[in-house]
Amino acid sequence: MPSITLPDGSVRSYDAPVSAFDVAMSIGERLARACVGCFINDELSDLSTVIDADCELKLVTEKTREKKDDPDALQLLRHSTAHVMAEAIQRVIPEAMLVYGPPVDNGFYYDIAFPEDRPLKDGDFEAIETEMASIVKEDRKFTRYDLEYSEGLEKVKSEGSKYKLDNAHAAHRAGSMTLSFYATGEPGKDWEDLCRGPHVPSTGRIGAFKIMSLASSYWHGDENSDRLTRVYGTAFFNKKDLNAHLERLEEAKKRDHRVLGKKLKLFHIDEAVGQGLILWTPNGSVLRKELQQFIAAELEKQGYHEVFTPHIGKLDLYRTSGHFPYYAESQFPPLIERDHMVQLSDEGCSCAQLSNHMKTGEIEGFMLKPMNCPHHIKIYDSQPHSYKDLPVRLAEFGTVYRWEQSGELNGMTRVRGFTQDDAHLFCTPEQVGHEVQGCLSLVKTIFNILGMDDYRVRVGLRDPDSGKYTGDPSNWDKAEKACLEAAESLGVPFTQEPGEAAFYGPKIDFVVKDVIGREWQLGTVQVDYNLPERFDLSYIGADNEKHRPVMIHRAPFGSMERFIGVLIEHFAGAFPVWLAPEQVRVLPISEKSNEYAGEVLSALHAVGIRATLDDADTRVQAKIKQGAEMKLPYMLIVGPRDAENRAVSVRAHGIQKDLGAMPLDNFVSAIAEEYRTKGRSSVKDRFQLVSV
RNA sequence: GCCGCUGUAGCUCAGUGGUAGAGCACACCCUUGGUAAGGGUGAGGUCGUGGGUUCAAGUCCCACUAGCGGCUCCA
Repeated sequence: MPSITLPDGSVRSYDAPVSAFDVAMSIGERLARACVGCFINDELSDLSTVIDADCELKLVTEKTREKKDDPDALQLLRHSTAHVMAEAIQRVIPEAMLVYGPPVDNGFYYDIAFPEDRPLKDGDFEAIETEMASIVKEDRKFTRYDLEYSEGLEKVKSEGSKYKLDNAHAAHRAGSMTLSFYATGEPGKDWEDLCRGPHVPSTGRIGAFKIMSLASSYWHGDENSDRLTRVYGTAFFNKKDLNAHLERLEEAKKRDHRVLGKKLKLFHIDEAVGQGLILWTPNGSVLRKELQQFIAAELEKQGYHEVFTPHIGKLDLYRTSGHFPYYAESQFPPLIERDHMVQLSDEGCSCAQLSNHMKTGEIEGFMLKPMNCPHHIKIYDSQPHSYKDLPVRLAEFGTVYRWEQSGELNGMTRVRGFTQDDAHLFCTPEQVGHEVQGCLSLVKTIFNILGMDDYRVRVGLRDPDSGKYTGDPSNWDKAEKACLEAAESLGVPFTQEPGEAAFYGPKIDFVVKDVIGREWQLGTVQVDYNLPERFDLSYIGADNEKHRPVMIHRAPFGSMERFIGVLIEHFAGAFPVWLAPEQVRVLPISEKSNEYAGEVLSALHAVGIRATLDDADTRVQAKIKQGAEMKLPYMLIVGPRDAENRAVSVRAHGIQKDLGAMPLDNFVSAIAEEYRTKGRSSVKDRFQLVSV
């Protein structure tokens, strides 16, 4: 006789075991029909689950009471759709072996092993979707049944899929004494799958679905294991929601920094130059220069000294730092001295021998620098330091080169040559906490100015079970404590992630999402006890003894390339005035107004505004459209009326209507102010007050 | 690096074995205009590269190269 507690605290008692659906029916038929699943004691379950003991029950309906999408309901729906898709795929390609098909953000996927002679092609989508539609139309019930483990295992074995057998073993290892199966319809008659569930009540609940794309994956995520085909799809309760989702994807595509980079002429990647190597066009260069000037000014305030170092360094430098040969895979191959090269070639040295010689140090050469630290360390070490000098803060917009895997390259966000807004701080152990805090506040300042508040902070700590870390455990304790305290003082949520530390020290990373939901690490602050050791760095303490300084690596933007890539998407290409490559465009209505337009342009140039003149022989409507497409902050329409009043008619980005006319001098001073204050005052504000 | 998809004019794309196309951008002409595309004419292509099949290849096959979506990786 179960007593069931509902979310509102009310308790319902039943004489006999009841299903969650029965409970819903006893509350109301309409509710029951809207239900797709339930939580029984906080565990997401089938609506058909029979309840025979006291519990808390929360029903899951298609939409929440506020008519919003219910994430739990969508998860049930999508997992169920994954089953329907798998059945449809096996109808089309019967030899397809299913592996694993979970719901994910925005949809679901199913990893499937296809026979080599019959891979899945995107041309198959239509046929599969047709099969899916018919399964949905049949409105078959998802029917669960549980078998005792050994019995279930026999059943899975008899089906002959090593993948499903593996899933069964995994379930057992996780402590499950039974195996659950779901039939899409009637067990023994209809299609079924080993599955933990839960599912929506029946296939008819799937209102709208679409197979999105094919990708590949590895079994167990192991690149040496079987290659699987991952079929991505999505599903919603109705067509309208699906269409809205597809439209959102289209919108996101328009914000993609690779698309906008081309349209707004911000950067170019050229096959002839090389993969992952960014060519900054004039527009993009303006953007980058503004950011660099901004950050350089902030650094000066914080007592940093700017330095410049070359793009290459001797191999031996990186042997000392430990970066070579341990990270040889992710570096550009070394440059070997000419005479050496000739000699080796005459000796008939093989590539493997050459590589060994370089590792052992028998051959000297240079490396494109994969990071700036060794160079900065050598600057620190070029003279003796007193504890009174510390901290020493060396900053450089340093360009580094890393051999990223070709498949990982992505627009500006994953490249092979990039410029870090790098700095290295050398300080006493006591100063670590304070310095880390200074770094974090700098990052926060920058993010605030740019209005980037949608990021997360990750504190990477040691994995207590791993021995890969170097350095004194007591120093680690201190550094981790300092990082956590610093993160706390930031006043934004952060996560602690054991095992995410670098081998030489803990770190704090800033992670932001791009328009399609991928996360990118931007700024980073890392505490390092290792390199000072390796390079035998020291300072003289108050006790007149040598002491080991601690190093802090920090790059608040991460790299100019990745940061600007993310920034393009953040602003959707509509940059604030201080960053906009073209801040103002002057649009004369006809040739008759060209002369006055020229005056306006000169007035803007005189105060350092990046302004251009569109004196093309087209109508002003066309000029406005073009300017709007370039997402210009301001367009000034000037015609005879404006010339007469020495005014400009203002159009601001994001405001459909024109703002009307404003005296030229007022506009000039207002936009100069908007530029200078990085948007804290704007033409738009001023416009309300002063107009003609 | 691996799997799949894609590569045609500056850009976005159509063209599936038989003379290379459209829109936008560009040039010239007409138009001199008041808030998201005025009209006309023209120029622009070794169809990513290299091989192969074929009487004939942008189209089919192979290799390479680059981009995209994932996987793996990211000091």
